[in-house]
Amino acid sequence: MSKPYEPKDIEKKWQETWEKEGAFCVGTDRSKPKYYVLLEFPYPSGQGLHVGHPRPYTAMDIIARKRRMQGYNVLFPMGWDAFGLPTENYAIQNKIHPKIVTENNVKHFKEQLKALGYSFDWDREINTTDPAYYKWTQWIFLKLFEKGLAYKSEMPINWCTSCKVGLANEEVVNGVCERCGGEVVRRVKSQWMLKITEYAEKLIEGLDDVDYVEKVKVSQKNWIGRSVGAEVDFVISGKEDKLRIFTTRPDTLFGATYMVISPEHPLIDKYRSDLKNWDEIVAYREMAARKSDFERTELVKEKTGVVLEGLTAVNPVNGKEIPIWISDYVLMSYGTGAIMAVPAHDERDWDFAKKFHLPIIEVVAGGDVEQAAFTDVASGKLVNSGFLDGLEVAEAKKKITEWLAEQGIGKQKVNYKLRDWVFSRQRYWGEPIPLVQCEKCGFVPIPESELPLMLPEVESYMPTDNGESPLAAMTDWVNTTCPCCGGPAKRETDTMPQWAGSSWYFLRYTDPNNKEAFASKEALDYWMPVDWYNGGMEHTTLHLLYSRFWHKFLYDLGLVSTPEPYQKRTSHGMIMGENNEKMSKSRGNVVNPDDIVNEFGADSLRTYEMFIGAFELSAAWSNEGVRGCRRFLERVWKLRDMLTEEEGYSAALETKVHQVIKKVSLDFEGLKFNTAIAAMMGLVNEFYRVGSVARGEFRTLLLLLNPVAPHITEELWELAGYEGRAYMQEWPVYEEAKTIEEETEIAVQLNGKVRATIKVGIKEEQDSVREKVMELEAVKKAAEGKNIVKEIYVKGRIYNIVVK
RNA sequence: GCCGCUGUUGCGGAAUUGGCAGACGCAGCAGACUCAAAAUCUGCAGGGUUCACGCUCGUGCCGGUUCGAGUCCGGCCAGCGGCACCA
Repeated sequence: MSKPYEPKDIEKKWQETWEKEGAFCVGTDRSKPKYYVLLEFPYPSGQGLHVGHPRPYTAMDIIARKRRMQGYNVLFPMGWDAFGLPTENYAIQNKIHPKIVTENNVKHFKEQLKALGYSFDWDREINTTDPAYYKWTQWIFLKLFEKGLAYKSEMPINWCTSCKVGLANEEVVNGVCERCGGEVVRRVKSQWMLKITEYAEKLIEGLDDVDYVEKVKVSQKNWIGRSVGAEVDFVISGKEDKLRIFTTRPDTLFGATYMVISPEHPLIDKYRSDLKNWDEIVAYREMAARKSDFERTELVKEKTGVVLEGLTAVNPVNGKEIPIWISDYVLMSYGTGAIMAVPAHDERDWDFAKKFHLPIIEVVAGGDVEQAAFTDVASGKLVNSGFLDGLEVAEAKKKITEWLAEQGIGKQKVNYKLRDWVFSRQRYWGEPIPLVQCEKCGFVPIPESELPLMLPEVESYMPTDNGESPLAAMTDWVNTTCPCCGGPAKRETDTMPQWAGSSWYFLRYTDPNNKEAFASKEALDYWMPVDWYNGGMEHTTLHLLYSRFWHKFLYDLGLVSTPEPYQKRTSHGMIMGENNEKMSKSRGNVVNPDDIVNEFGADSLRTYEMFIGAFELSAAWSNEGVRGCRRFLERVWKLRDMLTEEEGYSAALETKVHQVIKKVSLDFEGLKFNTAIAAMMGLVNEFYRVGSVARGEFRTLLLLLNPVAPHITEELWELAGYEGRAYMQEWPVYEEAKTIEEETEIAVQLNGKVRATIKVGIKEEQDSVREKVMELEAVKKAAEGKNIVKEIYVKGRIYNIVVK
C-alpha cells in the first residue's frame, strides 16, 4: 500500500523545488511564441486574502501552466497596487508610516499566494508605491501635461465628506462614496483633470478589434454614451448672442415650443439687466446649487423651473417667438447646457410642459401627445413641419440637418456622456504630481532628471476639512524654485488617484527593472499586447477604461507598439458566503484561504474553486464542497496502487481517455473548469470500475490535472517514476478519430417520446438501423393499426417514428 | 424607467447549441469491511402511480413554431448587477 496523501508536506516540498529551479521564470528563448497572461494585481489590504481572490488567480494559473506545456514562452507576473486610502487610514489610526503598513501587508499577501502554488514569475514583482515604479507614473503624467491632456480646472467636484477627498464620477455610486458609503456633495475646487473625453471615439472604435466578453464592451460603450445629433443656434430676440443647443432629434424642430437652460448657464448673468424676475431666478439657482448629487437623484421626477421674463428665443424654422426657462433637469456639463424643448416627443419636456401649461405641438404622427410623449422613432411620419411633412424620422433628421447647415445655423454633432477624469486627490498616500506653480510661469513640470519626485516624510497624514492635502502643511517641501525662471514657486500638493499606478502596470511587467524607460521598446514589441486579461466587472468603467486611455495615448506618442493593451478580456463571478450573501466582515461569513489550505491543502482549494460553478457567475462557498474535491484527489492518489505496466492506453479505455483530453483541453480555453474537472472525475471513476490503470493513462491524467492541482500531480509524477517534471511536459494531444465510439446507444422515439434504446454502429445507415428499430416490441405495438407518417434518424442520437 | 445577467433535483450545478433532462459533486439511503464508529469501497436515488414490465407529470408562468423545445419565437413573473433628468 502506498503512503497516505499528506498535502502539507507535498505542497511545501514542491513550492520550494519550483523556486529553487526557477521553474516559472520567463524564458529567454524569444524564438518561442509568447503568451502574456495577466490578472488584476491586488490591493494589499490589512485583512489579507479571502477565498474570492484565488478564483481568478487559479483560473489564470491554469491557463499559464497549460500554455507553458503547449510550448509558449509565458509571462505570468504579479505585483501590488499599493497606494490608497485604507492603508493611509490604517496608518493614521495606528501611527505607523503607510510605507511600513504596505510592506507588512505585501509580505503577508505574498506568503498566502505562495502557499497556493501559483506559477508567477516573482522576479518581475512590481509595487506601485516603489519610487522606481512611480517615477514612470509621474513621467507619463508629464507627457499628458505636455500634450495638453492634463489641465487644472476650477469646477464642481464630488467631495466625500467622510474621506475628505475629491472623487471621480466613476467612484460615486448611488450618490455616495464607493469606498466608505459617506455622503458626497458638490464642492467647487481647483482640480487636475485628464482629458479622457478626447479619446472617447477611439475608446469605442478600439472595442471592435479586441476579444472582450460582450457585456464588458456594452458597459464601456454605454458609459462613454455616444449620441449623434445636431447643434442648432437659436436667435435671442433683440440680442447679438445666439443660444446654442444640442439635440438628437433635430427632426422635431417644428415642435419646439420653449427652451430650457441650465441654472448655471452663463447667459443668465450676462443678461441680468433684462430679467424682470431676477430675485426669483436667483432663488431658484441657489436652491439648485445647494442640492448634493444624492438629493438630485433622490428627488427625481417632479420638475421644477422658472421662466426668464424679458428674454425670448426664436424658433429658426418658423420664426415663432418662444419662452426660455431655467431648470435643473438640464445639466451644464452635457451638450451646451441648453435644450430646445419638444414636449410632444420627449418625456421630460412633456412632464415639464404639463406642469407649467406650455403648448404641446405634435410633429410626428402616431401617438396621442395629449396623453404622453410619443418617442418611437421607428414608426410615424412628420406632420405640422413644413418641408418635412410626410417624411420618416430618419429622413427628416437628414434633411433638417442639411437645411441647418445651408442656413449656417446648425450642424451635425456627436456628444458623449463620458466626462473628463478628476485626477487630484487631497491625500498623502499617492503619487505626488510632479509640477510646480510659479507666479510668473504658471504650472511648470519638474525636469525629468528630478524624477521621481519622492513623497516627503511627514508627521501627520490626517486629511483636512479645508480640502487641502496633508502635503500642503509641509512648507519646506512645498516652497521651491521654478525650474523655468528660477523664481519662487510652490509644489502641487494634491496626489494622484489610486487608478494612476494601475493604468500602465502591464507595460512595466515586460521590463520591470528598466531605469532608462518605463519599458524597452524591444520588450514591449515582444510581449505586448496582453494576450489574456481576466478581472472583475467592477473595473469595467474604471481601471479598464482608464488603462485603455493611457495606452492609446502612449500609442499615439509612438511609445508602445499596439493600439490596444489587452487582446482578450474575461471576467469572473464573485465567491459568496455559505449563506449566499456577499462575504464581509460585518456579515461574519468570510472564509480565509489559510484555514482551507491547513485543513484540506492548496490543491483541494484550487480544485474546489474551479469546480464550484460557472466561472463568470457568482457562487456560494461550501466547506463540504472542498471536502468532495479533497476526496477526488485522494482517489487520484490511490490510483498508483492500481497501475499496470502498459505504457500506452488500454483497449478498454482508449476512447474515453481521448475524449477526456479533448474535453479538458477545450473546456480550459472556455473557462469551463467545472466541467473539465467533472470529466476528470469521470475518468477516475472509470479506472476504479475497471480496477486498473495503465501507466500511460495515469501519465495523461496527471498532465491534464497538473494545471489545476500542481503539487499532488508533481509528487505522483515523481513517485510513479516518469521522467523529468510534470510541469515541463508537453500538453497531451488527442486524436479526433479516437474520441468517437464504434458503437453507441440511441433513443427510439414514437411521436417524440422515448420508448426504447438500442445499440447501433456509429456510422450505421438509416436502412440498417430501421430494421433493428422495427423489430422492437414497443414499436410494433405502437404501429399496429396506425400509419407511419414520417421517420427521422439523427446519427448517433435518436430514431423518431411519427405515427397517426 | 433603460441596459445586462439569472431562474433546471434537497443543495452546488451539467446538457455536444434543437435530439435519451438531471453528467460531476455535496448531502441522503442500503450493502461490504469493522467488536463498533470514522475512513474507504460497491450499489440506489426527480415527483406521482404500479408487486412489477411500465405508464404519467416534470427545466419560473402562459401561449406559439417543430417529428422533437431547458435550448428558438411572442407575452408575462421573480431575483441579482449596472446606469439613471445625458436632451
